[in-house]
Amino acid sequence: MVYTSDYPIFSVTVDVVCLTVRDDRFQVLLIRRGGSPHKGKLALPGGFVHENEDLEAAARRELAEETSVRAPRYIEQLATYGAPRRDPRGRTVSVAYLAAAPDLGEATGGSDAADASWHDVGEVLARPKTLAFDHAQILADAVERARAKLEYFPLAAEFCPPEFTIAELRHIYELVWGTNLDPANFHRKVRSAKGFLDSADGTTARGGGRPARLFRKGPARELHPPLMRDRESR
Amino acid sequence: MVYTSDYPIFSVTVDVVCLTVRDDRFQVLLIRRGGSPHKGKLALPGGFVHENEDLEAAARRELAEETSVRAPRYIEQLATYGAPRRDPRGRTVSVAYLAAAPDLGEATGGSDAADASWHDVGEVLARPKTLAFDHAQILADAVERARAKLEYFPLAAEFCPPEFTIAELRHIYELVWGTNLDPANFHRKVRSAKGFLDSADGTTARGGGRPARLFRKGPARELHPPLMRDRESR
DNA sequence: GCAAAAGTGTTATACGTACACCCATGA
DNA sequence: TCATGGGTGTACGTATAACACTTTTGC
Repeated sequence: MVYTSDYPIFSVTVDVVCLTVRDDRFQVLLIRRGGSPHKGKLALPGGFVHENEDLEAAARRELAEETSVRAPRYIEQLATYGAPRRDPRGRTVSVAYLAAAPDLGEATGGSDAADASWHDVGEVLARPKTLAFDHAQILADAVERARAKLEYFPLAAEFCPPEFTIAELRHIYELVWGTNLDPANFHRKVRSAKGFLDSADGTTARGGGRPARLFRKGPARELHPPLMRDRESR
Repeated sequence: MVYTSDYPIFSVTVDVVCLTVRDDRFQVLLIRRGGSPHKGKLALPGGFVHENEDLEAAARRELAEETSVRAPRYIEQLATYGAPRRDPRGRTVSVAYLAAAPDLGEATGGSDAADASWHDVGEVLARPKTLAFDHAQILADAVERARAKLEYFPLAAEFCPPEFTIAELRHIYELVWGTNLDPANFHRKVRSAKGFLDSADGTTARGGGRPARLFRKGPARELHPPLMRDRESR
């Protein structure tokens, strides 16, 4: 590996924006930094990529090591952040991942005793200075990606338990988009999007009223027709 | 910069998928590799990121150095490729960019005498082994991104000269998507998408028939309503 | 005039929205 | 039987697709 010394040396890290819907709130998993720089600040879970380790594998490993989230249902590459001074310790390029998980209950730190916990996305975005490095920008990009992807990709089901009702799915959309949706029309839309939902047997009555049918995530990789956000209100 | 030696050392490169529509064909800008590895194979223009250089700046610089394309109209980050063995020389992570340019005529090599030329996208995708490294995968991802982005983002105008007719714009869609579109309905759709097109004065008659009005790219950052591909035919 | 391409009109159908209404349960 | 939420029906307005038709040029 002679040639690497002929070129600038980089460290490569991964950071994971792990989103969930918990307790009627759209939340993100953050750790409290124990070391310098930005000691004591909140940050996205993440860390250095190992030699011979794939980028996505590194993202999953770091998430598991630093938090109690062992296997998010969904993870995708978001973008790469490499501004020259983004890390005061040296030239570091970070590959950010977006993960979505169902409600996993209270978070605990991982094996390296990091302090991990869920935070309301809206509150963190409103106070970007509370996050270390450029993590507020990464979080903002991730949230926008998630909001957009709900429209044309069956991402909402990744926030739900394995079996869920259409009302629970609608709740995901409402919380992530910050809007209210007509239950009747939402019902028809998701059921007409081929492959979005598979019927599961049985019903459930969480919270009174007529029991709702249960569904599982279907095989579709995109939603036709898409469920569009209102553009008027933006 | 003591700490970088505590962690695996990476090289970081950028690769640029520069797409255009030229001579009634959807094409990509490739260089012929002059050195090892993959000597003589075709590859995406790209190279190592310099110290203190932003990633997008590096992409623009490498494109300009290796080809005659000095300033693509549009460039965006596509994705990052970092499989452990993607470069036999050592651990390298490549941040890929997607660029779109209007017809720039024949390509010539850049200052470092690389051999740059335009190639039909379909032909290159059909022979993925002709490309070095994992560049066939990067190209495939870029083409899919471009096709998808035509639907909801005013990307097609980036492939046109500063002033263009609606038929020329439609031709971009037809070549990139590989479909035929109804000229009448396309006309109304793009004109009704607020901010997609600004009227320019004057008309042109390239190729007989009634002269067409000229337009410039408008300020819109997204298309409402989107122009959707046919999902039936896929 | 004729061919060719630009651009407009027209109509049937599909789709989205709003909201009324019925259904199935627990209390 | 009432409250609650699940789920369906329906009507109306808007968007889309197909294609006929008019406009404006070159030859």
